[in-house]
Amino acid sequence: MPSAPNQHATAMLIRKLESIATLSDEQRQAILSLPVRLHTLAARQDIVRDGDKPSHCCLILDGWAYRYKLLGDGRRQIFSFHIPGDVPDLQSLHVPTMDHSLATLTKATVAFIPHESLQDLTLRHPGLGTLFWRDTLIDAAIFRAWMVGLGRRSAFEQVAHLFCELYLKLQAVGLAVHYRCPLPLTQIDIADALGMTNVHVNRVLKEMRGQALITLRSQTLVIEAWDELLRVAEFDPTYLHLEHRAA
Amino acid sequence: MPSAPNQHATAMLIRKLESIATLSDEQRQAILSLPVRLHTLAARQDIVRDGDKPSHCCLILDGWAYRYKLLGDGRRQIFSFHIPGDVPDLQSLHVPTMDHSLATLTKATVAFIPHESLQDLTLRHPGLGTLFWRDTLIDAAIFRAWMVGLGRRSAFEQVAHLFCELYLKLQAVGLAVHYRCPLPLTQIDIADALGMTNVHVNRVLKEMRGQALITLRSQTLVIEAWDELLRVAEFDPTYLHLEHRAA
DNA sequence: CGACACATTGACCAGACTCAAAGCTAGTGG
DNA sequence: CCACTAGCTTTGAGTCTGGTCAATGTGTCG
Repeated sequence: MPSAPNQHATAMLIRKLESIATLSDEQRQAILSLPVRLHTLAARQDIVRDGDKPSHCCLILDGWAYRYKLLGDGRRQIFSFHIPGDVPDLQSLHVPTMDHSLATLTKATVAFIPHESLQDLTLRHPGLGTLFWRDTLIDAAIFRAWMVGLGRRSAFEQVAHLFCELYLKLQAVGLAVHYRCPLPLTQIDIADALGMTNVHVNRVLKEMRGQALITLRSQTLVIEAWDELLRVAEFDPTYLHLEHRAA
Repeated sequence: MPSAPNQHATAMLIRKLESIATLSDEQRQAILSLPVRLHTLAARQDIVRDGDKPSHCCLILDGWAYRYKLLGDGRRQIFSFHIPGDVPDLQSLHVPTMDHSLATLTKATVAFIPHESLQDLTLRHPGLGTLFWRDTLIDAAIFRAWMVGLGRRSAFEQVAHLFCELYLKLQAVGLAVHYRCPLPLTQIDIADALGMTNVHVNRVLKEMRGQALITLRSQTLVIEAWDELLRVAEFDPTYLHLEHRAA
């Protein structure tokens, strides 16, 4: 029988899945019964590395994580930021070899779920299989949104777009309200996500503060002018495919 | 009973799936029985548009397609190029609203397969469901590879990387041999895929010819120095997750 | 044959990068 | 509890990759 920490962990997963779909009682029960192994990790620690062949997936319960790839000379590209409820390496369920790394951004609590259990779950509950698939498809949709930024947006537009996206993702799982949210990213992280240098990110942020669009202090982002931020980012939340929209 | 054109269409899908996994006879039979509707399309025609809610997926039988998104002022980001055997809008099966467009690049023959039939297929054959899921995960892996290029590679490295990728994808389904392959892209297409201008793409190509890395004439790419191209691109084919590797 | 889209080249420009030097700030250990 | 430190932020000065604008050449298709 699942223990209390198990229930806490899987309840977090349920909350996340309910941000992108509706679950039946039976499905909720099945998820609650998943076996998990809890771990507490320090900040900036690799969870899974480029080249690994993991045998379990990682559910984030507390803290942030990110996925990235390093080039030979140290250049880094960040692909995504992840918050509680996310399973950032869900793709490892069906693509055995990692082509990038997953690491914590902050101190974090994570739950490891064996591939075997997830595979079993999706076979017994095809609806959940579809839903996990859907989650990886939304992951891909976010990659495409970032590609538009990397390829075709100005630095200013791109930073604005990232802030809109992160705020909505946090809001969808109850981690943000009143245009205020945690943002435990350094300017170096933002730079490596958006294909810029930290120096340039700093200048863009200065400009955004100057235009009274945002406040960003001590790991907290406050969006001072949501509508205006949406406008300059040309932000359309469709790609997040959130069930309970809030934009 | 499926007609001959149906068999041709679904056989193309089988060849593609076998480039990323192994199929059982039963699975092959199930795919061969899929109902399809054939269409011939002119070059540069939208197949599905940003915002649509399609009720079928599109299997490419002949010709090339690409996915893209337009920004308000006409800036375009291309996300992917697709070749025969690909189902570029497979994600529409579980994410109803398109967040980008799909269009032909050349004159093309495509087969439309009802979502209903695909959903039914994946329920009856969970192994195929997993395989289609896997295909969308590889799609996402390719997005990540492009993100590294867009964010962190020089223009030269990026073009080299794209050519390596396209050659291997074509080779995997038997459409390229001897470092020679079709490449029906304009320099504008390449620019919009890699986040550059067509002028700069032209200069990069000139430089690549100068270094005797490639020849590119009349829609045909010849890679004159494969090893050297791999090296400058820092290309690692792992992310394509091909079953029968050929790098 | 003519038109139109694409490729190529040159001249000039700018957004973003590099390098460098100070300030901050949040942990750490004494 | 505070001083130290390492990493992060901020700013300035100068540079460069890649963009803009524009003209001309080339190829392909009706």
